[in-house]
Amino acid sequence: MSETFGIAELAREFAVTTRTIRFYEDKNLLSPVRQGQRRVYSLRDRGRLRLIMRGKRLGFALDEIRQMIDLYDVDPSEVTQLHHFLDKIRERQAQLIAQKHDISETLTEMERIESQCSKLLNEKQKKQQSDG
Amino acid sequence: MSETFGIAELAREFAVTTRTIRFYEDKNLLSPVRQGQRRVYSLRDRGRLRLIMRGKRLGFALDEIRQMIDLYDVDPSEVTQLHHFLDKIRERQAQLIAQKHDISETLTEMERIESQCSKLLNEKQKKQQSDG
DNA sequence: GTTTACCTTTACGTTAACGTAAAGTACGGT
DNA sequence: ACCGTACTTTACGTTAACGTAAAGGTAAAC
Repeated sequence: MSETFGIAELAREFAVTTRTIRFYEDKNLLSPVRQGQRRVYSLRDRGRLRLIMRGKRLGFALDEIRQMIDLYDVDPSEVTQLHHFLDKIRERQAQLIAQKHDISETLTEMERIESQCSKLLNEKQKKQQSDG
Repeated sequence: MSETFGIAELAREFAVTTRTIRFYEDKNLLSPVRQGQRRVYSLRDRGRLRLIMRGKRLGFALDEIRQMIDLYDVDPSEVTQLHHFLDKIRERQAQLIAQKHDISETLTEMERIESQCSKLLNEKQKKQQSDG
């Protein structure tokens, strides 16, 4: 009796529309079971949707996201081109690490701006205090 | 005699088309000087383009990127709503930190896949060796 | 039995971020 | 005077990722 979900349920949980979830199915990112004509999502489907949303937050296209998710789902015992598979993984890893560096840079710069800015705010407040 | 750049020069350096650079000007992300009808880019313009590309790598929309770059260029002596400004910065920071977490998660999972995969590759090669 | 809630498919519409083609300008070299 | 190169504007085309509207099925609730 493993847990299942309706489409609206998932839509609420991940703050997207049902249209979006159906669209992902169209793009072969999800493949829920049917009960009659209705879609029924398993825990595994829900997990995939979580991965999709994470990929989107990182700025990947749905195409790339599918490729990444597929990396998770490959059965290694059936992987004929292990080398090629590993290359793909390492490519993704390199990209993610580069992205992390970009973020660190940006954060450093923003902290500089922030401290400079909050310093000014402090001075302003002190002045108001002495004026009051 | 501070250094300047032509549009094709920048296009080559950042691996984009001139169309793209003009498009960014349309969207008020760049505002180069003109010599006659030609665009001339300063070091500062080039720096902005670098920031734009970084923003794109992080998956931000041009709209958001402009907002972020504008944070860099605000003259703090003229900032009337310092609080609101600080809020915006901190919002961005939070978003970037969340993104960093997403990346770390993904990297962890990929390392698991990678090690599992390269283990299999090792076994395969050992077998080939003993068979040879 | 009909209203309500939740689901379905089909199909055209929209926005962002450019691509691409057309037609013209400016300038150094031969 | 002509060529090639690098630039310009104008404008229509394209792709991804959905939005939105139309028209309908199904099952529990009243």
